[in-house]
Amino acid sequence: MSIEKIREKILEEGGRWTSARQAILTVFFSDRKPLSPAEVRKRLAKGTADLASVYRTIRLFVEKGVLVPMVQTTEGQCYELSDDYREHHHHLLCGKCGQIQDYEDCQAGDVEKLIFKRMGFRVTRHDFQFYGLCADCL
Amino acid sequence: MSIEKIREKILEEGGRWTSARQAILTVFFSDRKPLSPAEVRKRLAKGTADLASVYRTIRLFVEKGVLVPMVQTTEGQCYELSDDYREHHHHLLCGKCGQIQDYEDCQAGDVEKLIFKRMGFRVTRHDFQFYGLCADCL
DNA sequence: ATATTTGCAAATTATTTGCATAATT
DNA sequence: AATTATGCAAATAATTTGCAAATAT
Repeated sequence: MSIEKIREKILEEGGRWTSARQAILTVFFSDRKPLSPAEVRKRLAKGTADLASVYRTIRLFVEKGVLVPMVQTTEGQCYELSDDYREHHHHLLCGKCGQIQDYEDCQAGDVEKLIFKRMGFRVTRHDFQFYGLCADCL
Repeated sequence: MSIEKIREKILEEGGRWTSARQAILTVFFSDRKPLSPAEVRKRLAKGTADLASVYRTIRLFVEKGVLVPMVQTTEGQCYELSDDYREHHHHLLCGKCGQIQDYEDCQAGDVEKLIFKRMGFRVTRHDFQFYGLCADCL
């Protein structure tokens, strides 16, 4: 379980492992899709954490490389687990039903080599969104 | 000049071509990078358009397919011209200096075919971000 | 002349911050 | 016991809306 790894990392760096942090992280591990702070809050049992704490906790996890900001044109800034804590993947966003699926096959390696050769830009991470219509909506 | 095309489209659909719309669109055509509403406003001569009108105008252009929302983790929601009005491209975001470059070579076609074959998802548009270090910052 | 768009102010919504209290080490 | 994190309320920022006045057709 990599929640344990994250806990250790936080502790090593002088942070504390609180029930709020545990609960918020658990939301991201169970509901594996991009979530906004408000959505995270909604998924927590009432009284678990104030919205301000959700914001602070998300910021902490982003700084620690646990979460990454993600786009979702419909509802503000969302976050999800970084590649260090789940399989690398891309997003398929259906323009009709709004559903977001993950797609785990990635051929970006060659493109990244090409980018370095042509532009001198060293890619360390990428983030692909594919928009269209899902199987159900086609 | 495709500003002219856009003007005609707006007029045909019963909209009006105002100096604010012309000015805002011109900003996107001159400064070809993702811009937030506030940044667009800053680039307009004072008195050209109220910030509320910038928001309304951007929304209109997004509905008409002229602009597309773009991510930029640093400063809120940004927009730029859609592929219909400029060359298709991807973004290279330097994590050190913050600069955003365009990269115009795209091999996504094959990947999109694969996505359809495997997932039944029909991709109509994609949006790729590459994060890393630019040539100057390496 | 008519319908649409704008500015301005006010209303919402999203996000951040200060500080006393509570919880973790 | 010392330090860090939390809740709550208040501050700030971002975005939207109503409506009368202005502008485009």
